[in-house]
Formats: sequence, C-alpha cells, structure tokens
Amino acid sequence: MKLAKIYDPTLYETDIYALWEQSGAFSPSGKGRPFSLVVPPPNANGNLHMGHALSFSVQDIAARYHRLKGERVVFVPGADHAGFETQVVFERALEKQGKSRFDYSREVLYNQIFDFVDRNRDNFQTQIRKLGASVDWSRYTFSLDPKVVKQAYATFKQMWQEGLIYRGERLVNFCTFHGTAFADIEVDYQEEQGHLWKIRYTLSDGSGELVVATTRPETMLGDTAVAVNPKDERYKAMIGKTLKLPLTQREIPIIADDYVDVNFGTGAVKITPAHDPNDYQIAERHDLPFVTVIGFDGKLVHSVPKAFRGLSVLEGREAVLKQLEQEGLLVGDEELTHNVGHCYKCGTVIEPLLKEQWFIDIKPLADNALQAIREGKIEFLPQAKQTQLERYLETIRDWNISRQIVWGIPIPAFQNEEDPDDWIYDERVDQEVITLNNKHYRRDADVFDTWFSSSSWPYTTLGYPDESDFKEFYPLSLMESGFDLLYPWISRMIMLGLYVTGGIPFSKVYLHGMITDAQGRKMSKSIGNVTDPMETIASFGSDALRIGVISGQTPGNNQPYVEAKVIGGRNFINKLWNIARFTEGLVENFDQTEAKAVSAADHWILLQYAKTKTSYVEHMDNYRFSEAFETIYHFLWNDLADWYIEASKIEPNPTLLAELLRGSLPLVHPFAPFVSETIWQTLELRQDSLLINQPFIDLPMGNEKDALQFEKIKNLVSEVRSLLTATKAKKVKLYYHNEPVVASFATIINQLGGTIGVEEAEAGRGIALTGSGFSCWLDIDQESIDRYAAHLEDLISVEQKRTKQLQERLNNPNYVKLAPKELVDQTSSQLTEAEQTLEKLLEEKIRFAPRR
RNA sequence: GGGCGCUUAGCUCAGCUGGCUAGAGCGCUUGCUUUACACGCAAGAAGUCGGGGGUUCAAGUCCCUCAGCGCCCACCA
Repeated sequence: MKLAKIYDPTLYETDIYALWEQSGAFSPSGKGRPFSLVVPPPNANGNLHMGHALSFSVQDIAARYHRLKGERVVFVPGADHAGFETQVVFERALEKQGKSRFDYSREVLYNQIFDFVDRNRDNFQTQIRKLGASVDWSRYTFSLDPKVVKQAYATFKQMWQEGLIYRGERLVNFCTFHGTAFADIEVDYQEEQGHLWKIRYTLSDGSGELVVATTRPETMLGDTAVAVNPKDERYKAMIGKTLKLPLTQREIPIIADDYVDVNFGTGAVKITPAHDPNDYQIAERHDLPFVTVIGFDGKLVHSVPKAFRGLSVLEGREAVLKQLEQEGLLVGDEELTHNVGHCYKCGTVIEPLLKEQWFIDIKPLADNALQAIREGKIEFLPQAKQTQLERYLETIRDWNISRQIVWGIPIPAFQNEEDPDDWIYDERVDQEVITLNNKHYRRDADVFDTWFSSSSWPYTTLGYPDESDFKEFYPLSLMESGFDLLYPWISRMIMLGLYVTGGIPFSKVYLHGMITDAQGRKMSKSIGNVTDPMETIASFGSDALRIGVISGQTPGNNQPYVEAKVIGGRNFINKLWNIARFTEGLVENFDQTEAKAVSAADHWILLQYAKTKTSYVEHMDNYRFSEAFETIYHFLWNDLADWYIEASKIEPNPTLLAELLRGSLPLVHPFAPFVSETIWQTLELRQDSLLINQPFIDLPMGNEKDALQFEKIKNLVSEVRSLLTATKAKKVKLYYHNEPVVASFATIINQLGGTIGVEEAEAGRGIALTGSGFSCWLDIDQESIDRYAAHLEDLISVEQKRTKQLQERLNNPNYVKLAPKELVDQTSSQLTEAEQTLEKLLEEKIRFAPRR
C-alpha cells in the first residue's frame, strides 16, 4: 500500500505546496480565457487571522476552480505597508526600548520601520503558503514597491493638474496622541455619558443675558459667536447684538441660523469654528473668524488667557468650569449621552482641529462610480451591498489624503519658503529643500493616506498601463474582501480605477462577513477569544480549516468560528483518504483508463457522478461554494462510499472505481487541495501530472434504466434495514416470489441488508415489504412481529397523511387548471404510488393486528 | 434620525428565478469488533421556517405590518 493508514496533513502539506510552486503551476498557462484576482494585501507586519483564512479560502477556491476549468488564472499576492497601523506597532516596540519616534529623523525612522517590516516578510509569506493559497509569487507586490509609488504620484499629479486636488485649511479629525489626522471613516464613534453645562453670557450693552448649553466648556475660549434659531421668540430681539464672552474680553455677535434646534438645550449655541465641524460650517456661512484654542499636542494654546495656557483639554475643562462657577456664570449641569469620536488605535478623543491638508474633490469621482455601479457593471455579492455603497457615494465628503506619519509614501509636493501659497509638484521627495528658479521649496512633511495608494491595487499590481498582464487581466474577474472595507477600499478602488484607467477595476465583488467567536463576539486579543488559523492548521490540517470556514458560509453574513466544522472537514478528508485506500487495494494498475459500466451499480454511480458534477458546476459558477462543496461531499460519502463501494465488495469493477476517484479528485481539489493532490501524486493517477492543473474529467454516462434498477435495489435494502431495526429481529431471511430482479441481486441485497439469506418462496412468508415495489417478505419471529405491528401504525399514519395531502391538492380545480401540467401529472402519479403503499400497509395491518 | 441586514431542528447555518414529503454539519437516541475508515457503519427522533395580515392554484421564498437582534452612516451644541 502506498497510502498510509492515516492521513497526517503535517507530513504532506509543505512538500505538496513546494511541488506546486516549483512546477510553475501558479502562473497562468494554456489558452483558456483569463481569470484574474488580486489578494487584498494583508498588513505585511502582522500575522494572518481567521478572517484572512476565510478570505484566502474563498479566493483560492475560485482560483483553483477556474484553473481546473482550463482558464488562464492569475492570482496576485501582495502585502500592505499599512502606514499608520504599522507605525503604531513599531512605536510600541520603540517604547519598550524606552525610545520614541521623536528620537529619530524622518529618514532614519522610515528605514527602521522598513527593516522591521522586512524582517517579518518571511513569516507572513509562510503563513500564506500554509493556507494553500495558489498565488503567483513571481507577481508579489508590496505597497511601497516603486511601481505603486510611481502610480500614486502619477495619479496625484493628474488630479492636481485637473483641479481635483486642493490644499486647504479644514477641520480634520486629529489624534493628539499619535499626532496625525484621519479620514472621516477612520474615526471610531462611541456613545458616552457626558455633561451638558449651561453658561450665562451677558449682552455687551447690559440689556440682558442668554444661557448657552455645551458639552465642551473649554472651547468657549474660541467662541466667535452665539447662534440662535431665527424663529425662536426668546432670542429674536437679541439677534445682531453682541455678547461679552466670559473669561475673555472679546465681544462676539449673536447670529441667527436654522441649524439651531429650538428644543435642544437652551436654544442658544456657542459657536467655536476651529473645534467643531458644525460650528465650522456656520462660521463659513456667516463669515466668522476662527480662533484656535487647542493645539496639535492636545493642550490649550498660548493665545488663551494665562490661567488656562498649556492645560490639557480635560484640565482646561475643569479650570474653565471652576472659574465660571466662581463668577456665578455656571447655571446648569445635566447628564447627557452623546457620541464621541475616538482614535481607533489608542482611544484618544479625536479633536477636530484646523489644519492645512491635501483634499480630493471627491464628488466627480463618486458620480462616475455611481454611474458605473447603477449600470450594473460591477456585480456585488451579496447584492444588498450595492445599495449600501450607492448611499455612501451619494453623500460622500471630500477625502483628506494627508497623514502626519513617516511610514508611507511621501507626498510629492513642495512649498515656496517665501510664499506659502506657492505649492509645486515635484518627485524629489528624498530632499527636504529643493531649488527651482532661485526659489527654495520645502517638502511637505506628510505622507499619503495608505488607502490613496492601495486604491490603485487592481491595476498597479498588473502593471498599468503597459504591461501585458494589465492588457490581458484588467478588469479583475473577482475582488474578494471583508465587507468592512466596502467604504474605505472598495469604493475608492472603483473611483480611482475609473479615473485612472477609464474602466472598472473588477467585474465582481465578493464581500465576506466577519469571523466571530462561537458566541458571535468579535475576536479580540483583549477578550482572549482569538483562534489562530496557524494553530488550527497544526491540529487539523489546512484542508480541514478551509472546509471548516467555508461550509455554511455565505457572502455578507458574519459567521462564528466553530471548531466542530473544522473537525467535520477533517473527518471528510479522512473519508476521502479511505476511499482512495479502498480503491488502491482493488486496483492493480491505475494507468488503465478505459472504464466500462457493467453492473447496475456502475450505471447508477456514473449517473450520480454526472448529476453531481452538473450541480457542482452551477454552484461554483455562481460563487455558492458552500453548496458546491456539499454536493461533492455527499456524492463521495453517501453515494460512492456508502453504496457503490459497499456494492463493489461483492461485484467489483476496479477500472471504473479508479476512474471515479480520478474524476472526483478535481471536484474536491478547490476545497481540499492538499489531500487531493497527495492522493493524486501517491497513486500516480496520471503519469507526470499535477492535479492542480488537471482539467475536469468527464466519465462515461450511466444508463438510466440500469441506474434505476440499482436505485430500486437500494430502496429495498433500506426498507429491509429499517424493518430489521424497528422489529429488532435477528437472523432473518428475505423471501421473494417471482422477482427476477431481486433474484439477480440476491447477494448484494443479502449482504447490504444484513439478512441471512435471500431466497425464492412460493407464497408469502412473514411480513411483507410495502415500500419498495417488490413482492418480498421478511421471515421474522413471532416476538418481533408484535413490535412490527406498532411500527406499522406509524407507517400507516405517515402514508395516510401523505395521501390526504396529495388528494387535496388534486381536488383543487384551480391547481389542476393553473399549475404546470408536469407538476399535476407528477402529483397524480405520486398519489397512485402512495395509495398502493397504503393499501399494502393496511393489508399487513389486518394480518398482524395485535391480539388482544 | 437615515440606511442595510438577520430571526429556519438543542447548537451553528444552507435553502439561487415561489412548486414536489423544508435540508446539512455537530449534538441526541438505539443497535453494530460488516477485513477502506470508530475521524467509522446502520436505523431513528427532532422544525406551527419570529408574530400578524395580504398576493397566488401554490409562500421559508414575494408584498405590508409588528416585535426582537445586529451592523453601518449621520448627529442635538
């Protein structure tokens, strides 16, 4: 035996992967149509988690399936520098050494992080190999590779020239701990218990006062107005007057704006344009000045009154409140639940701060994307995500692409040292100052938002615009990603793809849900509920993990990680292995491939194979991987192993069995690549070939008539087994009368049914079989017959119910009139069948009514 | 406040364009040393498809409504 008694994945997986990789099987080949997908690049610095396992599984199943279909598959791997994410991890490492990023120059820090990431590269690539991802390593792209940077610059330049990029001082979401701004969608909002304080402001002319309500009293130092609703009778008379801003000597106007809600708070809102997005908008409308009170370090700035200078936001709040109280201006304090934005990494409260940044005027891009999506150029799985994306694009706001970190692509823009408004585009970002026409320009200290460059992923990885990959494989056939990236990544790939290449970046998007723990909670280190896919692979094998995450999986829905499903996968692999072992024991020569169906079982299994393959292909083509797997799972386990192999023990057809194995392995391969290839190689199912790039195999078609005969025998066997179990009868003979089919299958029936003989009889002996359409009897003993009577009652009531249902359906004239004819015909033949069975059962009942 | 989803067996979930006795895996019950497999074999039990209404010959599937759960976006200072 070449196949070991037990399949131990750890003994084979590494070698099998190396075999594929070295043979060049991962590169596109042949003359089929192109099929392309590009891996959403995981963070180069991190370990792969369960979500990656799912994502790679979905992609690899698609890739392998299309490869087996003979298509030219390109499956491009990559890694993301994940700017901010990685810098944070690195800073933590520095912290452990008692250092911080401020101890190094930008260049030194960048190089250190580069080395740090580079050191982790092997680990990261090993993990992808362990998952069995059939990616083409020769096309591996890192998101800081020159071609990616080059493309980011080209796009930035083009947008700048076309006026789609502007530099402006806006309120940005700023983390004062990490010292960088974020895009709107990167801010993590949490509901919190806070206070609504009420503060009295008096009118400058002494004619009265009003009370404002605020959750952030410290920002009052930057107030430049108080707004009221123009319809609010309480304040109508005050509009246009000025107030004396407490704690400072400034005078600020009372303005009217519809934004103010009459029913909230006091109906009077202090306006701090430099520290609140809504106030910012009001200030724009009313041409109010901007007064900054909080700095980028999170402390109150020098221009605030001396008492508050240098205090943190919270200290400042306390101090301001205390002062107000002393002056008798604090007139209320209510509890309030409100949403507060936090840095998604460190939890620091995000401060809206005024900062000059580069923005993309997103509306024109979003409109193009919307049009393409509405025209149905991109198919979404699940479909509902399309609607969600459309809503997002309809309301999208300009995109801040500047980040104040070092780990990223430097923005190729320089500012005239003498004229702050003079910005030029230049790619000499390795120099801090450049000279042009005798003018000195200083490099922008910022780098691009990682998503800006990674949004070009579909075409930069393929070598836009000139390389043959781009020409052949763009747009991608499939983009697979977690649905959490719908806005930050998918939407931007569509927008930038259309903008840069003029075409959609991919024609299909498959969005998987999040993998949670068994209780449906997010996996997180702090809860300690994380399952490491590498550990699962070590325990159960890569194939088992893949089956575990894919079974029952549908796009768009979260799914818990359930180890039982992985174990189920492992058990299936064991089954497959043993099917192969049984086959190996029977087959002398795997080279012989001219299989012929001889027995009814042969015809039956071939027909089952053909049906399985048809439905498998349909599911696969529609990305219903879980269902496709179920199809092949049940074919192998229930049809092939439970029936055909059992029948083979009596009437073997080794050549056909070998062909069935050969034909099944490609169908299993996308789901269990390692074990299927291991079997293929070990048994040398085809000389000098790899399963990974075998085309799907057509087996001869089974004859329906013979197949049906086996189906009947199968039913007979099932009925025999069922009756034997119900009656607990032992050592029973099956008799038949004038049934040539039963006679010819006597050995199989006897063996599979578990009887001690199948013999011809002149007349009925024992209890009659009622379900399988043969004149057969089980010769059971008297004691068992009493149990049979009870069992009969169950069977009768089932059959009566069924008969009644069918009758009712046929008694409905509208059904007969309106339903398709095939359906009606089917119903009536079912009724006939059910009635016959019922009749037989009732006859049996009369014969074996329990004696009272 | 707006949007999107989910609710099907004890558990985790499938169920594609409405159609035949609603499925799977795990778990459960009963019985098996059947020489490929106990990671197994055989036989079973278990669901008023969240509630209500409607459309239809026919609804888990389509429409309306209510309830519970979840996610996303916006946000009342």
